[in-house]
Amino acid sequence: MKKKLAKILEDTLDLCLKEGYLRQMPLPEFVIEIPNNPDHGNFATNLAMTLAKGQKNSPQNIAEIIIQHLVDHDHFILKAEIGGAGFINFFVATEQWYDLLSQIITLRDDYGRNSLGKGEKIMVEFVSANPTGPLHLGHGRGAALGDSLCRILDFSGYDVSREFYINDGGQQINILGESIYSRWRQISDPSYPFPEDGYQGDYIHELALEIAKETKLENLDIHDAIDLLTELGKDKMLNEIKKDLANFRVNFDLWYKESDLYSSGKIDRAIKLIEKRDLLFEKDGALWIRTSSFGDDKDRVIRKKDGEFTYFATDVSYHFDKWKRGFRKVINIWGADHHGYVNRVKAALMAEGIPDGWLDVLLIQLVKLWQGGAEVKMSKRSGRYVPLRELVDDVGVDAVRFVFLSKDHTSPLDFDIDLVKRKDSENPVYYVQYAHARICSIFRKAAKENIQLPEHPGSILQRLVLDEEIALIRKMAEFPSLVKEIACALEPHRLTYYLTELAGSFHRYYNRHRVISDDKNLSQARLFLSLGVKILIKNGLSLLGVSAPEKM
RNA sequence: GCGCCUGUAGCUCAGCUGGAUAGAGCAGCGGACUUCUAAUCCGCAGGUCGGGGGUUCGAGUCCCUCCAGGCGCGCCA
Repeated sequence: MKKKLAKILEDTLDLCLKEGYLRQMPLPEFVIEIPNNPDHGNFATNLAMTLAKGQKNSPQNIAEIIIQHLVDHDHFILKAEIGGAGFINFFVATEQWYDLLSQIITLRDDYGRNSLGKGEKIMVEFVSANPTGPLHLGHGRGAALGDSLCRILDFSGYDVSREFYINDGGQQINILGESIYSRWRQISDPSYPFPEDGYQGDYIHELALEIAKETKLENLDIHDAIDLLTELGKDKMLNEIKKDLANFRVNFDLWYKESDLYSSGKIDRAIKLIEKRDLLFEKDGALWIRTSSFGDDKDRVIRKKDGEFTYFATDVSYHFDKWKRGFRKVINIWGADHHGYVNRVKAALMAEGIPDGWLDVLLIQLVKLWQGGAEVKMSKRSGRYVPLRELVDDVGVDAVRFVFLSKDHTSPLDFDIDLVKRKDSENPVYYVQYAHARICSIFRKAAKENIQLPEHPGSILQRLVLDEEIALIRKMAEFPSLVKEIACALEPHRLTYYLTELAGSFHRYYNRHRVISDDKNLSQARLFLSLGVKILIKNGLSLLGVSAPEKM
């Protein structure tokens, strides 16, 4: 609908310039927005204000001229008024709202779908947790954000890939093996030493017990035992992670192993390319990449004195591989503690000749945990943290996802376990889901009373005359442009607020008016209205990966 | 010391990328179920948008500066 209005305004400007109602000037940018205050119409534009300077005339006079010459062949606009500061407020003809509701009912699950992405290949890499321990809440926040983003990008016409990068090499993995080994030895000898930087969590002990049951460790010498435990532990941890994510409704298209980068020679290839571009140098026996030429604070080591590649080297070649695979855009979701790393990876990619802006890194801020009114300090070292699985088992996938997604990822999230564990109105997800369940209940009642709906609403909708009814349709009309904005800005949290508002409007309406009454046509009209809300809530929740229950 | 993020109602957070009188939920107080689901609704109260400058028709939003909190500044991964 915004588009229609934009067209009308453009045509009007053309006319005014051609006929000399306005002086010639470069056309300024203007916006069409949906005012908060219903008195200000369905749409408003700042057009007259932006023209004022160039026209050497007051916004009010210009607005007057525009309103008088509106090019509106379809009678889209019911009325146009001049607002306080020079805004032009438009009231849309009621028929337009009925048409929109009909459209929603025809399109169903596809209402709001758009072609912003034009089928471009885009990748979102997220979670990418080390297979050295179970997923915790921070991973959960990343999983919810990444997955929801993928759903929205897919809905917006992108060809989306979800990818999980497995850090299955390096020191941390060896420590995992050593930790398990030590716990296994401690079964028979409690005084056996535990590695200083070993993983403390109980799961290590459980892994040791499990593996000991399946495998004869006694026959192996210490090195072989640790090697074996490293392999088995890593695989088992990864399986746990996969299980947790599937349970959280997150499924990846590709699980990419760091170790494959070595075996496939991709690291060498990526480094050669940088060398060709003359951006490598040796110093102190190590190999460096000149990232400082591309906005990094300093140059970075890519191969250590001992001949081993750094983690940075594998990451650079991994991203180079993403580029080679033809993704037009890549989004990474990282914990905020990695922010120091962003610039150097971007710089290295530019050193590979990849354009600036190809990689977008979203940093998720910390999840702070509260329980019993006090902060629960988390640390990997002490093994004290709340596993994602525990929370999901307690309150369900829907509530956890919704809470994670209801805040902008740039702000730290305070997560009160007591609060979210309560399965009452405290939890905003129920508010939205309840609206959906309520509407389903209305339809059950309608079926019982044998009220049937024609396939297309047609003129029945003209029975919707209440302000609240039109306001509900207006709210539904916002959805498509909201989806686009979210896809551009990568901000799914806005959807949770939209859904809460929509549900709220419906709850209020429901409490004040009966959908089903003796008046058959009115009942049908209101059932169509409710159907529209139901479609919107279901579509919106599915973009968040949250279910829309028929009963609660 | 340098860099990134944050600071909005008692608490947790929105604020549509610069627009009109800054909004929700929770907590507090007072109301609404013989009705399609009360996990709901209605009303009251609650604010120097961290402080100070600047940019312009117009700033919670952009710039500068200061203050406070979080995170990061490895030839670790």
